[in-house]
Amino acid sequence: MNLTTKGKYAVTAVLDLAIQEQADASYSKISEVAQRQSIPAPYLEQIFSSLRKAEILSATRGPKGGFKLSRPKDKIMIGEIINAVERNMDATQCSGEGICNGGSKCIAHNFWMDFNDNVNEFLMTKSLDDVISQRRGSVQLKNEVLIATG
Amino acid sequence: MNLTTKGKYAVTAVLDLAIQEQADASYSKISEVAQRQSIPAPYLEQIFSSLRKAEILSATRGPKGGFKLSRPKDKIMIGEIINAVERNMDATQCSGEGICNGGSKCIAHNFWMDFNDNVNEFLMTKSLDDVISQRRGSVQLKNEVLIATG
DNA sequence: ATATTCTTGACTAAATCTATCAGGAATATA
DNA sequence: TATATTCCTGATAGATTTAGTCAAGAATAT
Repeated sequence: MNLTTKGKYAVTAVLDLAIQEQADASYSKISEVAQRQSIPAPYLEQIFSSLRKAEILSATRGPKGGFKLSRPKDKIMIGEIINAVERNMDATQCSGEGICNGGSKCIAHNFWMDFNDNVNEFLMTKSLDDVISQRRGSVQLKNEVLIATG
Repeated sequence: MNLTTKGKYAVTAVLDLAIQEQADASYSKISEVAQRQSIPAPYLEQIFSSLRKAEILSATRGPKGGFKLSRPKDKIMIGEIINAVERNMDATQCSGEGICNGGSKCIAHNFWMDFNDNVNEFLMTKSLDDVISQRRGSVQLKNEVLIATG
C-alpha cells in the first residue's frame, strides 16, 4: 500500500484543472498549475504525462496549449488518478495472488483483501465534482438507500 | 500514507499469537512465530519490541519464555498494531496541520482528512478476534443499527 | 552453571521517492 | 517561413526509507 507525494500532487493538480474549467474552458499550462498548487513544475510534467496516458487528461502543444480534463468532472474518480500515478495500492503482500506464506495464503490475506475493497470503494466513488462540492461520501449514501428500501 | 512489509508482518505475527493462545495459553517464541509465518526472525525481533512498548504484547525472558497478547483478542484492534510499527498512516501532506499549500490548506486537504477517517474507522473496528472469526466489518454493522433504529 | 530467550542499538545494501535537466516535437501566430 | 511557446520523453541523481542483519547483553528456568 503506497500513497506518496506523487499521488497527492496528482489529485491536487487535477482538482485545480477542474476548478479552472468552471471559470474558463481553455487549457491550463503546467507552469500555471504548478505555481498555484506549490508543485515543482518538472515533477508535474511527469505526473501529467502519466495522467494523459491514462486518458484522464488531454493535452495540446504550442502557444495557448496545455492540459484539460478528458471528461466532465463528475465522471473522473479520485481512485483513477491515484492508480494512474502510484506504483502499488494493493495492501496484500502477494499482489492478491494468495501466495503470501510459502505458496499459500497468509492468515491475514483475507483481511487485506477486505481492506483493499474498503479503500477502493472509497476512492472509486468520489469524483472530482464530489470533492469540489464537498459532498458526503458513498457510505452515507448507501445507508440512505438501505434505509429507504429496507 | 504508508503500509509496508513491517506493518503487514506485525499483523500476521500478532494473529499467529492469537491463534496459538486458543490452543495453548503459554508463551510463543519469536523463532516459532517467524518460522510459521515466513518472517525473518531478527526482523520480527524489532517488530515485537515495538509491540511490547505499545502494550499490545507482553514478554518474558529465559526458557519457556516468549510473547503473548497483553489483552484478550477481541480487545486488540488491527489499527493499533499498525500504528505501533508504521511511521505514518496520515494521508495529508501536512500531517493534518492544514499548511499543505503555502501555509494554508490545499484544495485536497479535506478529502484526505475524510480518507484518513475512512481508513481509521476500518482498522480501528477490526479486532484480532474479528479477523480470526472472519466476521463482517463495521460498515455492515452500522447499516444494521441504522435500519433498526431509523 | 548453563542454556534459553528476550533486549537494545548499530549498521548496511537495496529500493524507492522526489525531483532535475536536456533535447526534441508539435503548434499558433506574425 | 520564422519564432516563441508548450508539451514530450528519457536519463540521471541525491536523499530517504525499507528491509533486513548482527553482536553483545540482561533476565530467567532448570
